[in-house]
Amino acid sequence: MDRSPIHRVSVADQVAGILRQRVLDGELRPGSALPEIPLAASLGVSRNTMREAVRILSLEGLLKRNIHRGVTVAQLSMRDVQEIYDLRRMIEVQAIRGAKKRPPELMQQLEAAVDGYERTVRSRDWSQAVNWDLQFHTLIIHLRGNKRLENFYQKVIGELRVGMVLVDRSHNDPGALVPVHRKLYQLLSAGKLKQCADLLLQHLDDSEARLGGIMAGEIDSPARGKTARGNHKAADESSSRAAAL
Amino acid sequence: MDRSPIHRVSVADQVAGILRQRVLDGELRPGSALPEIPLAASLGVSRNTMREAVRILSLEGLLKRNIHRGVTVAQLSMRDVQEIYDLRRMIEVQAIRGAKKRPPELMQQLEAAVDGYERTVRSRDWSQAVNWDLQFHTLIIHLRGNKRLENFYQKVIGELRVGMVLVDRSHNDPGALVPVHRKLYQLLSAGKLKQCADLLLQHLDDSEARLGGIMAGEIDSPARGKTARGNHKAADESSSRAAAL
DNA sequence: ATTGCTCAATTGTTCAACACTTGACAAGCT
DNA sequence: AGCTTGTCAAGTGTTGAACAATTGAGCAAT
Repeated sequence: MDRSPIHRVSVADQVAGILRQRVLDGELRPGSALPEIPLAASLGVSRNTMREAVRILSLEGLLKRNIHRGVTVAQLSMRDVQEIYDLRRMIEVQAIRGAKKRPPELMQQLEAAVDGYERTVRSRDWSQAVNWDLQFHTLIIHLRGNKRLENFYQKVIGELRVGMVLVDRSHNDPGALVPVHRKLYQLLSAGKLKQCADLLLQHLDDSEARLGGIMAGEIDSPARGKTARGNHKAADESSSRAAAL
Repeated sequence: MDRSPIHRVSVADQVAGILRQRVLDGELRPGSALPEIPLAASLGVSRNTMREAVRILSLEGLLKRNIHRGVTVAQLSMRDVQEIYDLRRMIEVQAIRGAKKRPPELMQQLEAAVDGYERTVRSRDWSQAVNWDLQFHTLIIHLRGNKRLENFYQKVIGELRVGMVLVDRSHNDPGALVPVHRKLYQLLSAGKLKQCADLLLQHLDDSEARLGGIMAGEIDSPARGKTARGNHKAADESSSRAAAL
């Protein structure tokens, strides 16, 4: 089934990867339960293997484990969002400020991320646009060249993404952020680190404020014109996962 | 020392805690193997539970998992040390710089950490001195009030500690660092954040340089022969675990 | 010396069983 | 009714045993 170079990956890790994808894609909504027996059966693995996979994701912060009560997809509180943006400000801004060396290859990827972001926004592919958005910010972290920091950042971004699955794209305007990204790239490329860091800080504050507002309003009000509020089973359409982070 | 209201902790977590303690205490040396069957037997738990515990620690970075080859205690390279100190600089200095609010209770604990450090150094209890040292730095992180950051920092410090188990106390002079800690506390307490941050930066550079030197010199230690396994000579000379980090 | 093989040891994975919690529902009480 | 108590099903926590897959090392053959 798997055509990797060498299969040297344990099944548990693969299962964790599948679940991670589902959670990040919003297929599994925050708060929804993951019963291990049916899940294991549906993926064709044993219960122990599923438990290992769940353990991985819960340590990553994507799932929350309640002893004897099962696991659920993590749910972010407003406080969590604040914490995460506090971290993003600290990590990203520091990465910019310390970017005395800017490897050409990395800068190329950054530009590609900006282009990709603009392209997908234009074609209204919001889901992919979010990916490019996050890719841009992730590449900024790479400037520091610290693998542990990159892992941590990925984890934090993952948490943020899980919590934001419920955001409806009609609430915000990802397109407005394209110029910001491009400006960030230009400033960085020109070595104007201070200005770049300042703009980034502002950008993050802006994002946090917007998301905070959305969360406060979205608490339990589909007040907007939800076409048909009828049976919303799981894993519905992709209309509800595109916020600019 | 953690007597929670109710013991509601899974066995796997407890086992992970025991192993973590052993690794951090240097009872299990970097590079040493942890065969799961004997380990599980020695702690009186099943193999599956032991696997869960090992999974936890390997995700924390304390153990390294080689597929089909077992797990070993993580071993730090020089590059790893550089990464870790890069992170410490970034995290600790930022915590100081942003410490506009300094809760009295926290400052009290910081002072206690300095005092404890001095006291244990005086009584040549090097192992405990390292604990106070790390406690001091950990409390600095608390200034930021970000739980995710605290967890990450703990993890990083844990890694550092594992790698430094082999350092012999004769190589350095923990006592010399007492005044530095006290000065840091005083500057912080007086709100002289900039000076405090600068001193901290210098302190960390100093620590890294010293540890780097030790590692470089310690590399060609008498390479012991093959694996005389089945016999864990645990908890041997405690003289080899006291470096000021 | 190199190659190929066997073989023991260890890990990866599965399965089945049991103990323990939890939540819900029904029975019994004031 | 309102409340407690008992029972029960469902799900998780843990165990123990089994088998498959992989590795490393010793040994035979070239």
